[in-house]
Amino acid sequence: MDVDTRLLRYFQAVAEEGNLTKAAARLYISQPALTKQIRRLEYQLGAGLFERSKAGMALTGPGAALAESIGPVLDAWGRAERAVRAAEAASSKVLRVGFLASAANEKTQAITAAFRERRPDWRVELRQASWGAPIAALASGEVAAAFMRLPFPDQDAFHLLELLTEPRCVAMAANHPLARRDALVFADLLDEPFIAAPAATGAFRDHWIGAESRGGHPVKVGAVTEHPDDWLTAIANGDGIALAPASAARYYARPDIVYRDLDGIAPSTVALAWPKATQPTPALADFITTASEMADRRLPHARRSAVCGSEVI
Amino acid sequence: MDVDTRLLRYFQAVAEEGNLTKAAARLYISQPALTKQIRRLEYQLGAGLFERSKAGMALTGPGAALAESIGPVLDAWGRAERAVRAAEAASSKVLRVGFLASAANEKTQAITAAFRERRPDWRVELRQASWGAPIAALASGEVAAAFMRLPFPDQDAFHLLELLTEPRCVAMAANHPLARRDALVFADLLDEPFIAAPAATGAFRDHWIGAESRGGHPVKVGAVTEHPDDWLTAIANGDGIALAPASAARYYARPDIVYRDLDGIAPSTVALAWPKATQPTPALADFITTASEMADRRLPHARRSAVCGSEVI
DNA sequence: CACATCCATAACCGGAGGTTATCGAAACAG
DNA sequence: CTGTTTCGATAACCTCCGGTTATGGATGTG
Repeated sequence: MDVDTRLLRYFQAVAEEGNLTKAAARLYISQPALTKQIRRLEYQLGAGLFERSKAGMALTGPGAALAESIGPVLDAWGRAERAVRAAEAASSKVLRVGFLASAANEKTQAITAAFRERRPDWRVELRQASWGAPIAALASGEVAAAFMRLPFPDQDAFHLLELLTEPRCVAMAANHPLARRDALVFADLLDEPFIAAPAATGAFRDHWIGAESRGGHPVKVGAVTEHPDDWLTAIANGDGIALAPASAARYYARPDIVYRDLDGIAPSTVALAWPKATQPTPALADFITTASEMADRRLPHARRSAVCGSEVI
Repeated sequence: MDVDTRLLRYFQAVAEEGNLTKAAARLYISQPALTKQIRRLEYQLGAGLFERSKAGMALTGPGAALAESIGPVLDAWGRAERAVRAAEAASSKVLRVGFLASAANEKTQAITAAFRERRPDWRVELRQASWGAPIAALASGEVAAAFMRLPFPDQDAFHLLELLTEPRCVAMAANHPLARRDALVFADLLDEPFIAAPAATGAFRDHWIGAESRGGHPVKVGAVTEHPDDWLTAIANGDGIALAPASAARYYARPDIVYRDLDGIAPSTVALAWPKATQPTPALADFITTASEMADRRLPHARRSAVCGSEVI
């Protein structure tokens, strides 16, 4: 019998959530669609996979058997996909590098330039992505490596090379009351609504709402955004404020948004990430070496107070 | 990215055949459909998988990478499918046993009866299949075991328990000229057209056109059939003659078909087959034990001349 | 030069996979 | 006891995917 890996992912989601509705939400499809797919899978396999009840969906014997053996299938396909993409990149001499919207900056420039010098016959392709996407692109081998802000979900599955660390500041609408002050401490922001990343991004989202510095103080979420564009718009719109790396003040300067120095919050680190699952290709290895030569050895604390204020723009 | 295992099988077929048209034929789909699918796969993976030429399709670098890593994916899914089917069978206490059309007979009866006695709470489900299908059903775990005639394709992937061996005779239309003779030798049939199994059944097909006793003499194929019904119809219709196990004279007796003893051809063996890939379940193990207790120890050569003639019916 | 072979393209059709809207049954809060 | 919420199932609908047949264009081959 044939299956689509999509169907397997669907099943896995339902098995893990124990609940059709939640699983459907996680998969970004409607609940009826998922109902139909799961029933079809059951029909095709000739086995009841779930015990339906008001409480949700519980695995049956055959269901548990499938849940156990599904991992290897998806893993095998993941490896196959990465192998193809790596072979393709090698034969066309392209190194594809993803970057999380806000993680690219002067370092990226410098690294790619140095790599070009080392491998003149190769091309570097930079691919921007939304907050959540780079991990997917990394996992599927669509990009060989990615510039990421730490932490990010499923981080343990990747090798990390830390490149730079910079303080975080706060971004807000130009007409925000707090904008009148030159420097703030994080405690000032505890009750402000924040512009957040989607819940699916887990630790990444938490980091950028300052969860680790709130001491349990709940966060008000003013809006959820996927891309830098929406993010900037939401801030300018006054939907809420947001933490941002200091360099954002330069890279995302807008008249209706101001950036203010912030104390009482940990800095942000940019790292180059690449999958542990497969051996790096020679070209990627070169890129990593190049990157490690350009990495900061120590945090640039000295520049701290100068980078973030609006006067820098 | 998601794929259907069907697409992977398609790719595999093309890679092995090196030729779209042949691969399409082997997959029982039209050539344009296959063209479309392969192109789609290439598009989705963002890589050229084949080098097209007049001579056919040759694998590129990425194509070779995919070809290598596809096996594990299909294997993993095969294991998953078998695991589910086995769990389902266990929880509903059903032992599903396939049988190649002509391989069922008194032995089958006796074995299932004895098994029922050993496991009264279990049910045995017998599933008849066309010449080629039982292997597929076995491989996918749709049936836990199958009664087969040896040889059959991919036989090495299965454990075999030989149950009985019986001479082969010849079946032909009642009005066939050779039907007037009581006993024949295979050499008499060399120029007769034969009713054959599909080419895909490989060694099985060869065995039943007597390839091993022809000494290179080419075979005329009068018709190709999938099921016993078509087979009988084709014989009665005079499209050709066919080799048949002696017991066919009893199990497939019809007024318009006669069976004649045949010399100069090897006998046929019925065996119980089950996959090597997975550990037999306890119930299957019991079934195998039961079967081995009922297996013939020696060929029943003594009965040879009595079983085949039409007078037995 | 005619022909066979092999892949690509075009036009068409049914069904699979998704959507929104709605329902019925249980669990739960007041 | 009742109103509300939270499950999954069902219905009606639309789009596009995966197949079909028919045909074309390029390249070897007798």
